[in-house]
Amino acid sequence: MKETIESLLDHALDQLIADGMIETKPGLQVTRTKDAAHGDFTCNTAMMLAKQAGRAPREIAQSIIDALPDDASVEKVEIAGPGFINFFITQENTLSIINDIISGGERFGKSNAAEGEKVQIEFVSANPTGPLHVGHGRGAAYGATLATLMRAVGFDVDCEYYVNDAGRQMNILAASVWLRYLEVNEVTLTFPVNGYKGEYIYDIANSIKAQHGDAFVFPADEVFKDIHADETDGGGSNGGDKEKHIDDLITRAKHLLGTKNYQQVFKAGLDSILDDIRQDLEEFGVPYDNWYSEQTLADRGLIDKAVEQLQMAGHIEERNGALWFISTKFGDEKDRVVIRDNGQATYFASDIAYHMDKFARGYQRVINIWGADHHGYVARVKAAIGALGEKEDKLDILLVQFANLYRGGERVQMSTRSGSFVTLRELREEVGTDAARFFYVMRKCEQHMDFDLDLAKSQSNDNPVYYIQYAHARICSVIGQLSEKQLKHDIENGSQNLNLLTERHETDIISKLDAYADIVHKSAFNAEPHLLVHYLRELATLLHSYYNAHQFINDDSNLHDARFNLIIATRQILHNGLTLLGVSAPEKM
RNA sequence: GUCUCGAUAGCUCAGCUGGAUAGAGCGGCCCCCUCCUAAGGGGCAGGUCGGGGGUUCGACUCCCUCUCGGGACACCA
Repeated sequence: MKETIESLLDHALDQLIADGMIETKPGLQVTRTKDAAHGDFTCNTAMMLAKQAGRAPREIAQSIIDALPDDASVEKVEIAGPGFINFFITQENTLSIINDIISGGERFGKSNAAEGEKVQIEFVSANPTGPLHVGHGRGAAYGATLATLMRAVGFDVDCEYYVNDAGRQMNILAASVWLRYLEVNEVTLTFPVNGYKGEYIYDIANSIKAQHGDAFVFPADEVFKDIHADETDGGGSNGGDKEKHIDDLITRAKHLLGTKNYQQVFKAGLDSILDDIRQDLEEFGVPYDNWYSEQTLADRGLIDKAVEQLQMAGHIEERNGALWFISTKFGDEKDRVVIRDNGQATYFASDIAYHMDKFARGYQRVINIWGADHHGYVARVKAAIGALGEKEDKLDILLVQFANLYRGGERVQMSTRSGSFVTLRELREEVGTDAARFFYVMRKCEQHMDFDLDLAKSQSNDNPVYYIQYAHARICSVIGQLSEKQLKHDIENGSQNLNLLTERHETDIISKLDAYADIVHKSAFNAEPHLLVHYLRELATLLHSYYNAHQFINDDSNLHDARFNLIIATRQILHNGLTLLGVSAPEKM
């Protein structure tokens, strides 16, 4: 309908140009009105033209209206306020949305607006050093919802998890597992400050013991001989360096265990945690198309290749024995090391290789969803993309702000290493997947979010997701009443009598239903799932209000059938919308 | 210090590329189940949209500036 009005206006403006009244057309802004007294759609073009035409806005508005072609769906057009042109749509045309929704079913609201553009969304990608915590949950929910929304408007979306299975953190994990394994085998030791301390490390250690017995056991004095002191050693401020301490332990582990056995421990840790993460995400309704291993980048020589490619393009310089990418040429604030003086590639180098490979795989658009703490990383990655000859705007980096957790009014501190955190799994088990998914996407992603655990965990009606689900269940219940009371609903007769839906509650719902497809489109293209959340909340409010004000089951069979058509359409939209959010639409509550 | 996100009702937040009297939820107060699920509905109270400039017919929205918060600024991963 909006398109129709835009095209009518476009014709009218062409006419005004032909008449010499104006010279250029401004961008058309046709919007849905907030107030029914202003009609169904409004346009501010006359006011925007006032200056160039040198005439009063209302006068221009009249000229535009005079030039508008006739259209059967437009009931009347009015000038209002300072010069708004308000369009009133015929009732027949407005009501057709109900039939459209019923016949469209689950497909209603979907489109092919994006024409199958190939997109990759990479999200979560947490280091596999421990279970996902509630902070990761936001990225997971947001990424999965965005993927679903984008698919709904015709993008060809792949979801990817980048597995950081190489590097120092993973070695720290391996060392942590090994040390816990020693403890499990009755070796007494002081666990390093910098090690991973979560309970799950013991689980992994125990499974290694079950499989390999004491094959990897060494006495404590052999393990800790000549190792740098840990931070807490020596007491007080005379402690050692916790970084050197853990690095020494890693070296010692590799030495004592030998490459093969060390790899076994390493792999046991990685596999166990990665399996856990996979399962966790799957249960959260967050499916991935691809799990991309960082290690394979090095194995396939892609890191060297990326550095080489930058070198050939003249973007690499050697300084103090290290290789630097001159990222300042591409808008970064300082240059970045890609190969350290010890010959090791930096994490950034593998990131460059990774992004190079993303484009090599044919994605027309790449979306990275990162935690806000990676903000400083955006400029350098974009610089690398530019240096490799790709268009920087093909890469969108969306920063998801942290969710601050509150429990009993107190801010909860999270740390993977100290082991004191709330896992995503715990959250899911306590509040349910529906509430968790919904909560996470309620706010736009760049907004800080206060996640009140007590509130989310409470099964009370404070949880907004129930409100929307309840609207859906209520409609289902009413429909269930039909068979219980031996009543019928004739859809065909209902659609003949939609003009009986004249109550304010009814017209409000109808115009809200009419806005659904727009909301889906906007949510997807702007990457703002919260728009859909708010929409569904508003629709549910209208439904509940309608329910309290009017009886759907009615003695007047024409009105009865028409009302059932309306609530069936409403149920369909609630169902479709909740599904896009990854939230269930229960028939009973 | 630089970059970045934010500041809207007591609290948590919407406000669509500037548009007509700024909206929800929670909390507070008052009403509504002999009636399709009260996990609901109706009403009242509550706002200098952080401060100050500017652009515009018109600013919560755009620009500048200041104040106050979150976060980021490694040859770490």
